[in-house]
Amino acid sequence: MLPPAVRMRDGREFGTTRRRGRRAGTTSLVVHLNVVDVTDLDVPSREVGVVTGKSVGPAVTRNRVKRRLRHLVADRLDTLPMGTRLVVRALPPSATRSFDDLGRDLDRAIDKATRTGARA
RNA sequence: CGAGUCGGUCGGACGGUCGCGUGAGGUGGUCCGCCACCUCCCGAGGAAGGUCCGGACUCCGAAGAGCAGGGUGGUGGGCAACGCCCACCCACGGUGACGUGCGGGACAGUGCCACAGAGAACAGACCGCCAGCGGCCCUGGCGCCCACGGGCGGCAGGGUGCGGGCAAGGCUGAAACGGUGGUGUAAGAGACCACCAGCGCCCCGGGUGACCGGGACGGCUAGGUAAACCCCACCCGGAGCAAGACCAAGAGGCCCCCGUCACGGCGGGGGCUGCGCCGGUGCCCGAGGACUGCUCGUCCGAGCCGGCGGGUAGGUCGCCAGAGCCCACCGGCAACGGUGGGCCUAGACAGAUGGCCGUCCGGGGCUCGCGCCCCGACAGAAUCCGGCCUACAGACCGGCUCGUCCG
RNA sequence: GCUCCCGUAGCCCAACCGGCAGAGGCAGACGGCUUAAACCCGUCCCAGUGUGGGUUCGAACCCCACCGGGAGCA
Repeated sequence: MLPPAVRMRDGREFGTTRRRGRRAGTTSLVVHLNVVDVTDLDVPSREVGVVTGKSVGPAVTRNRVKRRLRHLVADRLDTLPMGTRLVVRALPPSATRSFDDLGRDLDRAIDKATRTGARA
């Protein structure tokens, strides 16, 4: 699971990341990636949040998807630069995706968001 | 053995590895609020679900009275309480075990009962049945008269008319004011009689009671609907953990204390309250408000109403040991209660309880087989309990009933 | 946590207090008008009232339980 320090727990942080961040997605999920200037922060940090809406399914399904996504993001934390603000939003097809498929989707989405961000 | 019925239990197991949450202990750091790391304990359900009831708890005024409103509805018991549970009664269904039932009251009153039908709620009279009366018509036979064409009289039958008697039979309908047989009569009718069904009332016996069994008498018959209004009995104050309590901050307002002063103020401290602007209205003749709809009664009372704008991520507690769970014995048909012993069992707040792998278990598919592959029901705590209802792969245990065969 | 509303034809929506099992419009099909079409006119087609059960002689309507959709309050 995600260690407590990198959990995004502030509603406003979710809002700014989803508004300002680079967006990229697959059929099963969408990521919003925003890298803030490290010098603006008291302590260099990364924050990650996961959003699983009601369209994904009932509570059991939502929880399973959310837990899988948090595990997947935790494994990739080291590849993200300091100052990263990442929101992963699950879409309905994620309910039937396997763990490995979700991992590939996440990699592709993060990769796309990073490349468009670098170009801009 | 087959078919069925009722009740109960479980609802994947074990291990490895990487993680997360609460708590305990330890080490280190610290701005003393806490943070990081290590070890250990514990970490979703029988429905956690729907939110249909009942409570605990908290605040609202101490939790008032009457009305209104809502709920429940056989009897007795259980329970903190209930619309829940148990036992029994009654009705219906089933060969049976058993199941189902909002199961009080229709002589307190009101409403409704379409269509059809003669008639639908103090019954009614269409067809029909019956005798009587009056005239006319038709038919039959009898008597008399005759000019032989017929005419008159009275009788019987039929038709028609009038005022009556009757309600058996017919038809309609979900339902038509008892059923069958007989006596009786002009025809008939509970008008009367026997039996049956049903109603009321009384007596005896049984039961705490709903009610059951038996007997006597009466009047001869009473429609249905209250999940229509209603009546009766009993119960219900409202809101809900975003309840609510404490701590910190808070522009402005009010009050108190101290200092100073040119007596207008200014500065500091403390307490209560809690955003600003505009308009209307009220302030000893009282606006408005509380007791949650109304009235009474009681109380508060200097603000109240409308519009516009602004603000709305603080922390801690509440927050988990409880009408708790398990075992034994005793009482009780049972629900349940009592006594003794043992156990500690989630408390998050962008919200932990997980990801991956292996072995086994169960199910399915392929295969002669070894084996291989796939799948693991319904579903995720949010203040906490007791129920109800709904969803659910499969496995296990027990009671009972019916049928067949064997002994 | 709590409160309320809705569900009728492919779509929008009636049915008054329970009474022939259901009105109308759009859409669709056919015919007429037209050179052809639109408009217009006529005819037809389309429902068993979200699901299951109950009360009643009789239910879209009343009662109960579910299913689905929506709104509001703290």
